[in-house]
Amino acid sequence: MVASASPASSPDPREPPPPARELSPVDGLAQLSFLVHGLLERRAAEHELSITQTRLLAILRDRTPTMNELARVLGLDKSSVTGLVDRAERRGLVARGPSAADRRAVLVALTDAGRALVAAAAARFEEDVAALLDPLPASERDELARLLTRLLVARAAEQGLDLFPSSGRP
Amino acid sequence: MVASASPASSPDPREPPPPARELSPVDGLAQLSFLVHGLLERRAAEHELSITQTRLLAILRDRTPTMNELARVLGLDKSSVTGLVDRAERRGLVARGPSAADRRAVLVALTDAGRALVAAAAARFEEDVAALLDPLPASERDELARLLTRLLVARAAEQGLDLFPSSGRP
DNA sequence: CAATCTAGTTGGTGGCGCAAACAATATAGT
DNA sequence: ACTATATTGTTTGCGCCACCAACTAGATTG
Repeated sequence: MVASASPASSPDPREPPPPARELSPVDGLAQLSFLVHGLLERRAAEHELSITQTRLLAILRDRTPTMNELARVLGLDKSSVTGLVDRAERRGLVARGPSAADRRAVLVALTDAGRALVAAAAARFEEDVAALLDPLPASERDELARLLTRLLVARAAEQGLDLFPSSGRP
Repeated sequence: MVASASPASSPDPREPPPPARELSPVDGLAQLSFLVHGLLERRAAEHELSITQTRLLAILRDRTPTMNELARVLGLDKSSVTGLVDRAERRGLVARGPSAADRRAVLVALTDAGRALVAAAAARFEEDVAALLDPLPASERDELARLLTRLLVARAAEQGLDLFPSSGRP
C-alpha cells in the first residue's frame, strides 16, 4: 500500500475469496490518511494556502506566540518560520509585533484578513470530511468516532499526554 | 482542528458531561490523518526519502509505467515527474528505459536497490500503523476495517472507480 | 563587566511543484 | 504520400518549503 490500493496480503491461490473483499486495517488507515490529507491540501490551495501556511494560521487562531514557539509547535527550524511568516505577512494575513517582556522576541498575530481566510478554509475542509462520512449511518459514524477516539487517546497516553486536559474543571 | 487538538464542539456550559469525552468523527479523522501521515514521513526520512519519492517507489513495485502515466497516478505535472525520476535515478533507485511501442515514451522501473529500499520503508511503516492499532482488540480492529473500507469504497464509487477491480475474475 | 546564552534574521543549498517553450515522434486528414 | 495536429518528455525559470551555518541584538550569568 503506502500509495496504491494493493489487496492486503495472503497470497493464497486456492479459492478466490468470494465478494468478501475488504481492506486490511493498515491499508484502510493509510489510504484514508492520504485521502484526508489531500482534501485539506485542495481546500487550502483554493485560498492559495499551503498546508504549512494553513497550520500556521490555524495555530494563530488561539494564541499569539513568538517565532520560537511557532517553530516548536510546527516542528520547523527557526529560519523556516522566518520565511513562512515573511510570506504570510507580505499577504497581510499575519502581523509581527514586539514583545513587552523580551525585546529580542517577535510576537506573531493573525490579522482580520488572516482570521477570515482560515475560518473559510477550515469550514470547507470540515464539510469535506463530513461529506466523506456521509455514506455511514449515524450509528456507525458514532462507532467510528468511538474507535478513533480510543486510538488517539491511547497514542496520546503513550506520549504522556491527556487528550482531554480541560475535562475535570480546575 | 486542522492542526491542533481542539475538543470537538458543543459549547454547553451547564454540567461538565461526565467522563463521556469523545472526539467528533470529523476531528477524529482529521487528527488521525495527520498522525498517520507523520508516521510515514518519519519512516521515509529514515531512508532519505520524501513522501513523494516513497509514493513513486511504491507505485513502481507493481508496474513499469511511462513518465506520463506516473504523472497521472501521482497527480503531478509531467515536468515535476521528470525531476522526481531524475533524482531517484541519480541515486540508483530507478532506471529509465525505452518503450518498444512508442519511441517517444520512457519507461520507469525499480532497480534492485530501489526495491529493497521501498520494501524496508514499507515494512517499518506497516509496523507503525499496526502498533497504532494495537490498543484495539481484534474484533474492534475488524470493525474499524469494515467501516474504513465502506468509506473508501463509497468515495471511490463516487469517482467512478472500483476499489477492487481484480475481484470477479475476468 | 565580561562571558555566555538565546531570539531572530540572513544567505546558501536542495527538494518539490507549476507553467511555458521546445524537440522528437505519432497520428490524422486530405 | 505529405502536411497539419497531437502527444511525450525535457528544459528553463519561477516560487515555496525546509535545512544548516553564520551573524546581530538583546538577555543572563559569572
